Amino acid sequence: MGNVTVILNDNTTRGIAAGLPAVELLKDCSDVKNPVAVRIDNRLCDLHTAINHDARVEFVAADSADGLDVLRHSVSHLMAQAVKTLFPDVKVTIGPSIVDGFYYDFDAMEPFTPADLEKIEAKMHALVNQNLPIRRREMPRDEAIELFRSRGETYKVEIISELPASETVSLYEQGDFIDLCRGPHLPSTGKIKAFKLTGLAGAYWRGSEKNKMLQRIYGTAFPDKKSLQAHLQLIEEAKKRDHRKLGRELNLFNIYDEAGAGLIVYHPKGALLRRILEDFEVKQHLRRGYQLVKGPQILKLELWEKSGHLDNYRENMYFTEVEEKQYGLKPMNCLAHMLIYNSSRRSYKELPLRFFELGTVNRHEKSGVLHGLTRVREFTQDDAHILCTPEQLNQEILNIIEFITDVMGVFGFECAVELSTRPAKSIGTDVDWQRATEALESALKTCTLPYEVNAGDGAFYGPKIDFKLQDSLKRSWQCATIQCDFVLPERFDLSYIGADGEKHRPVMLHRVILGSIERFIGILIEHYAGAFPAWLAPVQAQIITISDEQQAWARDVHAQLIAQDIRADLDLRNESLNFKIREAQMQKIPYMLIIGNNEMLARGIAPRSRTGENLGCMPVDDFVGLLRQDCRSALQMLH
RNA sequence: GCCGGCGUAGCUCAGUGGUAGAGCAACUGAUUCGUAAUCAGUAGGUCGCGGGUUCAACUCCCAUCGCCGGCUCCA
Repeated sequence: MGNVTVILNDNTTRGIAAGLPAVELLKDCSDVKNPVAVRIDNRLCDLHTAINHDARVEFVAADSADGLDVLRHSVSHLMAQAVKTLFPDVKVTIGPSIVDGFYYDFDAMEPFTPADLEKIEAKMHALVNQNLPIRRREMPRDEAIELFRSRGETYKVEIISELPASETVSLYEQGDFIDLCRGPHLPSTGKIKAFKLTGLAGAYWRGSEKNKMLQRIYGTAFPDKKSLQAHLQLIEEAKKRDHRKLGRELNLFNIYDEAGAGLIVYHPKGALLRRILEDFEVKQHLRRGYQLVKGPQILKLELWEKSGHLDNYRENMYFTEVEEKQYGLKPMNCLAHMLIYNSSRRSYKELPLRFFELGTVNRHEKSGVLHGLTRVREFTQDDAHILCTPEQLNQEILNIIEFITDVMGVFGFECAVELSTRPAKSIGTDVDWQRATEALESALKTCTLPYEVNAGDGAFYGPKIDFKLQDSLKRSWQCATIQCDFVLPERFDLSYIGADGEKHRPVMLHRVILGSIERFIGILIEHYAGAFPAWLAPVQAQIITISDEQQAWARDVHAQLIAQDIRADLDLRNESLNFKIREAQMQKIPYMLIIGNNEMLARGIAPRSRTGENLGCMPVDDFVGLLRQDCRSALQMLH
């Protein structure tokens, strides 16, 4: 064999003998720490891959995105090996790396228990200590099928059988464990330094509820113990921000067994927070040319039939009967808006019409999906339907996108954008779907927002642009959405008279900004860890007296603040100053207004900010100015 | 809906078949305090609900409701 030339990470060039394993080049790449794989001409490969031709050879560090992927994938194999050793009858299926970790799905006669998890983890450590080499093998498809059939691994057989007959597949072998896998993997189990099994769950084979439920084990792995520890720490922090926990602690809301699952009961502070958010929304909508409307909670069945909900959304709806007439409890707000549009003859001069409703909807959600405020059976949408001419469509979509990014900016959220196309269960013609999808896509291109296409994920009546916001813990939530609809205007025979004196069909946009007020509040609680900015906080200032002497002045201050629309609470209890401060602090109230004899005599207050800063004695009006400025600055980008 | 786990005082949690416990909160009293918990006392539970096994069930079994972690679905 001759020589070949390679270019390494640092862009230097080497001449090597062809067939040399990449790992041999490592000594020339001291700048790469802890390599787990190698990229040969952009193909991710095992470290031992032989280099047979001129190539760019880059070593992949364990802490890079690709490196973590390889590492975690190898740990998922390690786990599968441990499981097969402990439970030989278990069948393996698939075990990929995922964001923050990995999982492996098993078909087990007996479900795993938390105690099994400890045993598996211990076995994994033992296998790491054995430092088993991980070897790649390739074989023809049919041979691989035979191999896995002989080992009783029917799921692997199923996967390979779907490949073309001519295909060669790769296997990875460590000790007596063999798995079908594309790779790459670490060179040996001893390279695994830090991992933890984190959870146990059921998961359907191939993600379909028609298939058998498998046992999934979740875990995570990192290049070293320190970063694993840091990650576990982060998860602990996230738990402290859990909106269900904070919701109770801050006395915002509760969910009562007696009332029903997935139904939110707002306590006074939660109801106030919600109203602040809703007032903000109404104001923003009125500024942007929307009109406030309101539809009923129940509408006759025939109307839901006409809209297509009965055929396409029935399993999510509740029904009731009144004087022998059937009614459907609304799961969406569009129907009443259709009626409002049709309430008079419309001229092109009126368009676009933008109907906005804080509409409370009820949807039957399967019991297993309910989750705090983020997945409920009754929620309120900041919903609007825009009816416009086809010519206005593009501009209207652009306006909405701007509206959404403005509002998200107020809360400090970044958004990722997805375009969702026609789903299997849907109504309308191909032409309409194409027009609608193109309208959304062209608007996205105009405003140069980066987006991904999510095929088949649209609403049953039209395609949509989804905005997934990212909270302070980098978790992604679906909130805002824009849906383009040619179908409902058709079904409800909406029309307007154009400049030509002829009847035309308007186009409709469905859209929400916050999405569900409930979900959005849940996200806000976690995003701010319960410490709401002053403009949102249900209690903006807690007045705290030091002793009984100052009660009269404290009441006076309270009255002054309330009169100026400041949300102030009064704490006159006979408790120590420290005690009262601690309590206000734990309630995460933005300002505490301390009143002792000094303040009383000076006819002032001494604000203490939530950050612990003592702002000193000042007149009440100075504080009002300071608080107003605080609120204004949070919202200034909208003015 | 499916898989697994869990339901004990308002909250956080002890309690492995033999008389239901702690801390915080609540209530009462004392204390009147200068920037993150003053002290003492009192009261509070048909152990989620319904069946069953047992001389005896918070504890074991079945069913049901709810919650938690996932899966499927989704604002």
